Amino acid sequence: MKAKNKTRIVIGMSGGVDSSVAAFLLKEEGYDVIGVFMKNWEEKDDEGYCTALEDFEDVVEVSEKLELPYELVNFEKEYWDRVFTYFLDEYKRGRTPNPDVMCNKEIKFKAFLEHAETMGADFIAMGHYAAKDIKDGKHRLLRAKDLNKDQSYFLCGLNQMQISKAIFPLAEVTKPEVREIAERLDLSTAKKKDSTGICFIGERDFNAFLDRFLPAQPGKIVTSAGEVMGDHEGLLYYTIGQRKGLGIGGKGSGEPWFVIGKELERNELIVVQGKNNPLRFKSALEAERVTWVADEPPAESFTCTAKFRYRQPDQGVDVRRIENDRWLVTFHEKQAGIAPGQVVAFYVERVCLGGGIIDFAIE
RNA sequence: GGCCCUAUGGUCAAGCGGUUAAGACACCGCCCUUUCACGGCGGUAACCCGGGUUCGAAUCCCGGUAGGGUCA
Repeated sequence: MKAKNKTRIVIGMSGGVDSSVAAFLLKEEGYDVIGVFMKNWEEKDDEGYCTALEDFEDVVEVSEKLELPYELVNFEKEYWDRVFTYFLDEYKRGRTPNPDVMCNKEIKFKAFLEHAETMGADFIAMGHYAAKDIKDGKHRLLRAKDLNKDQSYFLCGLNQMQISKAIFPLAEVTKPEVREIAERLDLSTAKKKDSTGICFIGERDFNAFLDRFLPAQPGKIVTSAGEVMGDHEGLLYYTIGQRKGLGIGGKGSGEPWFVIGKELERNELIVVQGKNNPLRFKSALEAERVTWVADEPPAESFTCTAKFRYRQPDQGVDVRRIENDRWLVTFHEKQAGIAPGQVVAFYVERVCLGGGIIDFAIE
């Protein structure tokens, strides 16, 4: 039963500290809170444990301690159809997708949101480190106060409707504070290690994981000058900017080697030597499927900052629309490691404006 | 075939009678991290073989083996 005058918030609980504490904070504020655990991936991890079940057990424990009703929903099909299929398709094209950005867009803030609404939710919440506010009638996505943990990058694909339905309980709380609160409450998740790896899938031997879904085509590793340096196991196992795993050592100047490109037709991995090798650095990129949190761009052309990967410092850029949702992003300083398929997120100070998918880098 | 070089960890490469036998790259581990990466820290790992010389040899000498160069 929903109390008439109480705002109902359905919170996605992963079984980690962050969402545990987020749920607590909402409860403290007097909301009508319901915890929902999403099971979106049916599989055991590399060691053979079904981590999803273990996580759910933590959700049960925490929910009971906080006296919250809880339930489990299953979006395996939605996850597979809307996230994992995209993920595999991108890899097939030789690109490096970011499944978690898609997951937020399609699962957490769509399938889950819709489900929550059938439960009578006024808002949904999650343990994301992000924030929001409303300015001039528009909902804005902001970086979390804890800039070290800020996850707004992963949310840059959300729109007005989605943000308007979201609440970020950890907006002004730092990670150390979250740990403290969890310990004070003696939550079972208090000392649980932060989860990494693809959301809902977890940490894996990534190449072995991909190998289960996509065929690998071994080929040559070649320098930008065409010199054969070695063999690769399959282009999809590598990403632009990568250094480790090439197995090339001791050659040339003795400096490390980096991936700067893929020659799909010839199945060649292009590498270059030296951290400061000019061939690593690009001056612009073209992004596709760009969306704006405000549902519309700030202008047809403007200056802001951007990130090309999670946790990389903001870079000054000039952004200009090419057509529809395709934008040209010109870097104030040349950038290395621009990988097609990865997400570019735009910011103005604390505000995350939106983002898109890197289609290609420009010399 | 003659002559001349070279021979150290996975690779490149210091060393030039007494060293815990550098370093780099690779590899492995840890940290970082809701993507893939980058990055930080640490670790494993070597004197081609056989004789000498010497108190003592990766270092000097001889032979062998292997690779490279060169000469009719």
